[in-house]
Amino acid sequence: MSLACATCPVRDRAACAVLDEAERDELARAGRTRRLAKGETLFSAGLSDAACATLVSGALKITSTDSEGRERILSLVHPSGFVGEMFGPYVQHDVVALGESEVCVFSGPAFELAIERYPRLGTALLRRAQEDLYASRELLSLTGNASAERRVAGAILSLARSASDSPCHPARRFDLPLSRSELADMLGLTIETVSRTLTRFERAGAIRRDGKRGIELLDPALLPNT
Amino acid sequence: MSLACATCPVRDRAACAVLDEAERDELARAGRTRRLAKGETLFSAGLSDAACATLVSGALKITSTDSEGRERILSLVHPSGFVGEMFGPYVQHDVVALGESEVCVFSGPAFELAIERYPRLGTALLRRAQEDLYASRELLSLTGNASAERRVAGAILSLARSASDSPCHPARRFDLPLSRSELADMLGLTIETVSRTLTRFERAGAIRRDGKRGIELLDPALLPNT
DNA sequence: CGGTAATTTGATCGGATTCAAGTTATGTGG
DNA sequence: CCACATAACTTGAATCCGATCAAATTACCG
Repeated sequence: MSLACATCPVRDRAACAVLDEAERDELARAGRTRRLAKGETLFSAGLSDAACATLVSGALKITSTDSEGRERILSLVHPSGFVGEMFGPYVQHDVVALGESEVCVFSGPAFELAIERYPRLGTALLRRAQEDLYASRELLSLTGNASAERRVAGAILSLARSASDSPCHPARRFDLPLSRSELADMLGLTIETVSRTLTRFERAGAIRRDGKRGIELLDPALLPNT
Repeated sequence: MSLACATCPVRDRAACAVLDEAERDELARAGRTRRLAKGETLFSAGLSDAACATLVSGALKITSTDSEGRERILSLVHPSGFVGEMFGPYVQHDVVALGESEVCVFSGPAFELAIERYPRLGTALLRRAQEDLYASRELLSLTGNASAERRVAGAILSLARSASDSPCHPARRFDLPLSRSELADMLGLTIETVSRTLTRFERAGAIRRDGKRGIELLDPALLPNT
């Protein structure tokens, strides 16, 4: 199936936005769209055929599994985000859909070729890689030595920002893309601690829970500052 | 001072290794070497003039400071490593020398120009950025939910690998580039816990401490597996 | 050789985990 | 559409690991 770039909702935010129309169409011929169900795996650690993808809609998690089988969430991917370990012999991390998602997939070699042909694309990817690095480091400082309350508060605010259309202001009401278990895996906590912390935030009047996934930010100032 | 690439010890491992001699000399004219004393700052968070550098010798740490003034080490940089936040309005993290170090510094705009002129350089940097991302995520999984013993063991093994000439096998005897306090800041632990953990490893016969910084790996198998 | 900073060691405390029920969603087949 | 089954989440009590507070010891530098 060829890509429908013309109607792509992330057309002017994704990496391919740096290309002009002709270049983009050329690249589009090398890619294909794929729809992922909740929990479906896009890339598996250990595979040797490199591939990469742009997230069109939905959300992804990048995870690793430690020796005891505990999953660790290393990063979340939001629409227009790019995933793919193009260099290196094999894939190191799993990439899994958090909810129903749509991605635009390319084979590693095909994309490398595109980078060679369109250096701007390489630069855009470099910029993105640096941003991913900052995000990873932000999560690192969040989970490093902060209390459970700070970690959960940080995650809520970060997710509220991602859920918002405007990049700066957090959404007042949004749905967590993650289950409690996934939140815990991301923050280095247990399910129970996450749950108790949310309860405390709600009792303090900082948030209101709405069903399992819904969060309303009543008074973000009551959350412990990151 | 112009660069002495001809005698540079990381000449064929650093990012500039992808350039041919003429290109490298051209790039060299835009850079300058700088010697850093232990504890000296290369880049400060908050500055708005982007710059970047290749580490020639010594070691650097990339740190952030949280609201309470606690320092968090986000990454270590070893010789041939590249540091620099070229995109984005200002620098987000501090870069500080762990010991006496030598770097090869470029202004942000000058290096961006070089990337434009030599696309291979951009690709090399992209590859490096991805590796940095993996390193950051590795630290993330190490500090996420692992016990103090696993964290310290992981750090020792990682540092032993960095200290070794051969990339795969760890050095049997090496000096920690970090103080106890810095180790603690990197692992999300306290000085006391790091110290106690090292004592336990030594009593178990896994390592031998030699002075403040020296570590000899007697039996790595006795260390908890990452 | 003394002085200072870094590290180690000890005792106590607290927050997060663990184990164990309970409760609320979610979805399925009757 | 409802009853039921199952999974997800919440709540409670006990435990434990690492933090904190405090002091002793060691390494290092002039």
